Amino acid sequence: MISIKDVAKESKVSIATVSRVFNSPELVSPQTRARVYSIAQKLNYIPNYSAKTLRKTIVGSIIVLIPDVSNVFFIDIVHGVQDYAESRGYNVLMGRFNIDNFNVEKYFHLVKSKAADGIVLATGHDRKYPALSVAKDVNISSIEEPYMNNPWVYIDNFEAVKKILDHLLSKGHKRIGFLGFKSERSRFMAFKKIIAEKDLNYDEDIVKLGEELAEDMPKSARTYIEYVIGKRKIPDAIVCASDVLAAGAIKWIIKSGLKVPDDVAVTGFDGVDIVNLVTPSITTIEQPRHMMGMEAARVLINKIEGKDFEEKVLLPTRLIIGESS
Amino acid sequence: MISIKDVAKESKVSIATVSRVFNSPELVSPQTRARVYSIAQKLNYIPNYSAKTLRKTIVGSIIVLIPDVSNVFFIDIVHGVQDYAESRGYNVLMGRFNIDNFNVEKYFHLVKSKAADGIVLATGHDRKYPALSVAKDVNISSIEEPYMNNPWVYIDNFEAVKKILDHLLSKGHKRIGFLGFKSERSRFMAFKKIIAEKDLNYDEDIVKLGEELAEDMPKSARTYIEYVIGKRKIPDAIVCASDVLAAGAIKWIIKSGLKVPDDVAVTGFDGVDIVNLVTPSITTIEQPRHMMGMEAARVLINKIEGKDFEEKVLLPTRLIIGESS
DNA sequence: ATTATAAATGTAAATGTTTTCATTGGCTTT
DNA sequence: AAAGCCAATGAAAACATTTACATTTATAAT
Repeated sequence: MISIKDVAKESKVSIATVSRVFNSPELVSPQTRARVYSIAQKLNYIPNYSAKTLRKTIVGSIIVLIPDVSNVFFIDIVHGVQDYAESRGYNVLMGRFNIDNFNVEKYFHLVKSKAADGIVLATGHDRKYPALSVAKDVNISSIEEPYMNNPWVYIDNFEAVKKILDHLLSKGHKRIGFLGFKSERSRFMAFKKIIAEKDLNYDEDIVKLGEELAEDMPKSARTYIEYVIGKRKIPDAIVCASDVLAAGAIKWIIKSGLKVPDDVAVTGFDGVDIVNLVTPSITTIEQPRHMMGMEAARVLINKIEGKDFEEKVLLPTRLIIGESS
Repeated sequence: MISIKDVAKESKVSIATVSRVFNSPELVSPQTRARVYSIAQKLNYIPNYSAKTLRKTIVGSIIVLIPDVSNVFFIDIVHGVQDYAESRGYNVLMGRFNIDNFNVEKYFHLVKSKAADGIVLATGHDRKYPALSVAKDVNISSIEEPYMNNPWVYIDNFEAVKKILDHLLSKGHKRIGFLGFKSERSRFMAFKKIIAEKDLNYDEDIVKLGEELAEDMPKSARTYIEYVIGKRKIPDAIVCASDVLAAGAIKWIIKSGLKVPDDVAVTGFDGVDIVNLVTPSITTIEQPRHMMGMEAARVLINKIEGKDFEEKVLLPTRLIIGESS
């Protein structure tokens, strides 16, 4: 391993000067700068990361934590985090946590051991995660929900659901059902509230808020569809809390001989690729996932570097009208 | 920041003893061990990662690189890498590279600067990436294709395509088309070879190997379908090189009034979630993505730790028959 | 009781940087 | 020519560990 010492010796300067050549070149004369630089090049010198971070207070890397479900939604967020972090000179470590256990202590320890400077917690669910004592003194930002007084990035679920319902109402739909998981409760609450405000009648039978199993999405959709058809309580539109759920619903509606959107309209939520791969394509709310990641990284790094603290960042959503409504 | 010194002082032992309590507890007497341990606990002592890795030769983290397309395929690989790496005590950093540029130097530098011990290159494409001089002396393992004499993990594309074709032939299909991207050339070669072996006639018009744009999948599928229908050269089965492409093909076949699988059967490749979300569900080849990640991590870590070197690891695939054939 | 052996602990070097403070030498100002 | 200043560089401390080697203490063997 070739170190700063070797470069110093070969260049006939002190190690301090070599260090300066790389970190504050303006402090060293153009001649020595050039000489040291070319010798470093020649020797293939690469500064040791550990030694560097041992000396400095900021390490230069952050962790992004995503739920352990294989969902493109979170990749785009990770990409956003990476793109922004890199622009500020940070590396990104990606970690996963079990959505039920919230087994994140390990990552908090990494920050405490100064292997990283902070954490972006990409929850993407309206869930109150337990406050952990180990999270004290750890720089954190989160997506969708706040975590322990840390800055967060979110979208306005109420407004988004309102966009969907306004769209459906404008198409003349009257009996509107809802299909979602507990983890998407805020979208459900928005749905209920708006239905009440609009004086539409709310029918328990066509509203389902399932359990927490993301794996079960297609099956949940199937259960729901079979239930409402069995009870002959078919809604004329179904608001789904995610695109995957909407895709599942569409699949089972078609299987049972009904037509989408003629018999039943269906809407999704998220705006992932799948909306254009199924037939009919899905009307959905596009979430700015990449930007969510960027912004979460931004508020986190600002916090790490002691810059202007932002409590929360609201990002816009967009209604995309597909063939399913 | 509370360091090993503080624990040593409070415990009235030397820092060496404290270090031993954590790294080789058998070397210290049970009494001191217990005392030091509880004091460390009380003081909330967490060993500094940089100092630790500065002293040791192995850092304890690896990098997994995936192409910058938002594709669940790679997430599962990353998960596999993480699961295995964690079992061996390694952290996992995730990085992305542009599939055309192959802009990975940055990550190789991270390894050279000892911020990580090695790299899993999750290419997932049959592509020869350029040999980089900076990759010398960097521990690497790759998925799908070998990279510069490093160990790699792969599936048998020929055998997989053969499974698909045998299945289609057993269903009586005769005019079989192919739809894929250049990056899936080995599947295409397998297709051609098997078609020749089986004495089926090969029709240029129903075979398309598109350009390198992953984004364009649905559009490519559309172009293909419209072309063969326009030419009245409709195949009775289409082998697609990925599930996403298959989903796109199905969508456009249905749009043009034909039925899947009655008029045209369609098969995919990969076995991602989408195969069960579209109608009809897609017949596909399941790749053991999680295991691919695990194995790639295993051969890499073995190499890092100087254990038994394996040149390559072949993993099995499985034909999953859906409704599309 | 003496010696040998093993177990437990301590001392200090080594890891590769950054950075504070000190020194040198050239240049300007009087 | 003396004094002051600034630019360029160096010496050494500091960062927090691990570990080779040395020392002390306890235990067993003679």
